[in-house]
Parts: sequence; C-alpha cells; structure tokens
Amino acid sequence: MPAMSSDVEQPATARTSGRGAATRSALLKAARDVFVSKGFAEAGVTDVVARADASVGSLYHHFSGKADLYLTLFEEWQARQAQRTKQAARAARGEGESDPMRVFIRAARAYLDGCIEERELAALFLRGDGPPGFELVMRARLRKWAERNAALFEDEGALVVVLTGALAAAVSEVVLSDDPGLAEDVLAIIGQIRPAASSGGG
Amino acid sequence: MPAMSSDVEQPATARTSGRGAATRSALLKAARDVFVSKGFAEAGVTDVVARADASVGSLYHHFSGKADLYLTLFEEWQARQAQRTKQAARAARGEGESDPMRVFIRAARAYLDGCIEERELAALFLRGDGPPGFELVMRARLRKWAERNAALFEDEGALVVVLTGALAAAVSEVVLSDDPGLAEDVLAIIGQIRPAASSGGG
DNA sequence: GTCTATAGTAAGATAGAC
DNA sequence: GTCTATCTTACTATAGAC
Repeated sequence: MPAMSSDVEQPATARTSGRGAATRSALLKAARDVFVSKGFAEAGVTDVVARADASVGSLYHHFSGKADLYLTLFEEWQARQAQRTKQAARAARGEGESDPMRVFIRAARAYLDGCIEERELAALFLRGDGPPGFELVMRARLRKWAERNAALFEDEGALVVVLTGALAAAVSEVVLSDDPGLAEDVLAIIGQIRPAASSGGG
Repeated sequence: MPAMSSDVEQPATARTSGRGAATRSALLKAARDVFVSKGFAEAGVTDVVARADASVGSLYHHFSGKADLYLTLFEEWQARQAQRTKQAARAARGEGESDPMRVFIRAARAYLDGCIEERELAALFLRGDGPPGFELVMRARLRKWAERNAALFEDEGALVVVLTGALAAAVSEVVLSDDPGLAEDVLAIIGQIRPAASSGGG
C-alpha cells in the first residue's frame, strides 16, 4: 500500500494552509474509527487524538469537543445520504416515473444502499450510543425526510408515520443483520401501503 | 398526609426483611422521577438517593449502578406492557376474532394505550438517552414481540420488520406528540398491510 | 496552527464502620 | 442493610513553547 496520499502538496500561497485541513480531516477519520469500534460513551478523546497522530489541543482547536466530533460525522453522513436519495429520485423522474410512491421507493432504496455501503458508520448511528439527545435529532431528521417525500401524494400524517417507521426498521435490520436481500422484500411491502381510506381523521 | 406507610410492620420471622424491599422500591420510584425529568445522562445517582431518602451505599447494595436502575425500570415497564397486550389478544379471540392481523391490531392498540397511560415513562425510553447499548435492547424487544405476533400469519420476515417499524413509529408519535387520535389512523393503515405477494425472496 | 503538560470538575463506584 | 467518606476515571479547558 504505497499511497493513501489524499493530502497532496498544497500550494504555499493557499490561504487555508493545508495543514490545518489535514489535521481536521485526520481527526475526523480517527473519530470515525474509534466511535465505530468502541461507541460514543466508551470512546475517549485521547483514543481519537492518538489514532490521528494529533493532540488534544488540536482537537479542541478544530472542534468544540467529543460531541461535536460525533455530530460532524453525522452531518457529513447525512449529506451523503441526501445526495444519494435526491439523485435517485431525479433519475426515477428522468425515466418517466410519475407515481409518487414509486419515486419514494426508489429514493428509499438509495438510502438503504447507502447504509449498506457504509455499513459500519450507519450502524454506529443506529446503535443509539451518541451524545445526549442525539436520538431525537436523528429521529427528527428521518421523519423530516419522509415528510418531504410523503407530502408529494397526500397530507396524511399517519401515512408519514408508517412510512418513516417501516423504513427506519428496514434500515436497522439491513445494517445490523447485514442482510441486503431483506431490503427488497421490505420495500415491496412498503410500496403497497396505501393512505388508509379516511377511516380515522384524515 | 398522615401516611405513605407502604412499609407496615413486618413479622420478625419474615426472611425477606421488609426494610430492604422498601428501600429498593423507594430507590426505583425515585429513579423513575429523576430519569423522567432529567433523562439518563443528566441524572446523577446522588439525585436519586436524595429523592429516595437513601444513600449511595444502599443504591449499590440493591443495584449494580445507574444503568441497572434504568434497565430495571424498563423491565418492569415491559412486563406491564406484555400483560396488557396478552390480555387484549385473549379478549379479541374470546370475542371470536380469528383473523390474525385483526388480533395483532388489537394487541397493538393495547400497547399504544399503555404508552398513553404511562406517557412520561414511555417517553423516557423512547427519548433515546439511556445507558450505552440500550437502544438495541429496546429495538430487539419490540422486534421479538412483533415477531411472535407476526409468526401467526406467516414466516415473512420482511412483514415483521414493516409492522415493527410502523408500530414503533406510532408509539413515538403518540408518546412524544401526545396525539392519541393519530394512533387510530396509524393502526388503520397498519391493518391493511399485506405480506407482499412474494416479490423478492419469500 | 500545533504541541505537551497540567489543572479543574463532575460523577460513578467502592471501602469499611455501624 | 445502611451509611459516610473516599477513590478513580475521564471529559473539559488552559498555559505556554515551537
């Protein structure tokens, strides 16, 4: 393995001296490894800086603390996922797909694929041991995402709840049990869910 | 308030001296109050013992630590929920209900009712700030429950995942947003979910 | 911008007396 | 079984050299 050299020589004139960015990046990567293997509560900032060949001083220069490190990893992960799903939805529409539920399923599949590709990282966030209150952040994020998609076909709040929950469970199963085949079966069922012909409130 | 005397005089011959049981019970009740109001991470063992009029020594005599306190509360809560759902399922069958999905819905409704009745406690566990790894425990518990119910109509693992997820989301919404009406809408949708006519694996 | 070293603080857990 | 006092750990933050 001669090269992981993602930090090639930076021009000396660069305003953002590459050194700082490299340290920040190394810290982030180290944090990812440490959190994945030990979880948030068990991980120590010393573990992170040791693996990053950095120091606690640098860590506190770039981040506000351990929680910030964790949240940053989550934000970046969410950004990647958002990109995947948006691209999938656009591709589906580009193929002439007009049924909102089918577009939703395509986006959901892209989300699940992303979870499989970065299985360990996804499992970290799914596991639940994050900073206090993190669970709520993640839940709200997923709900908001499903809401935006569900808003396309109806204002049914209950439908959003069901879709969100089913998808969240699918994510858990796929990531934790590492069974990609299950994802398709789940999507097949989700795709058949209907807005419940106004039985309760509507 | 002349009496909260739940610890009446115990016969001296009793093997389980009532004093210990009373302390343990007080600790548990205090822990419930503290966890509900501050969450797991923010709560301190000193808060618990102060509210229970006990000491840290007593706490560690009866429990292995803060996490054990939390887990015990969860176990007792789950026991109550299991009792509710079993009773509901039995009642449904007693009324001549034979459709498995309808029985499942009845049990699910009982579960949701229990969450509403003990809203604050349910919210505590749903909030996500518990001991490390707790999220997995809870998820596995809910899954196991849905599995037992779903096993009645098919061996469809995917169906179990969808039902579990949808119900979990319903529980979250009902408990966190305190909107009981939403529960019925969600149940109406869940009740129409079908085993996906063998599209993927079967 | 980065580093080493160190102090502060909070809280979970334990020891040993009663 | 219960208590008080103490220990240990680890996150957080800061100081000052390079």
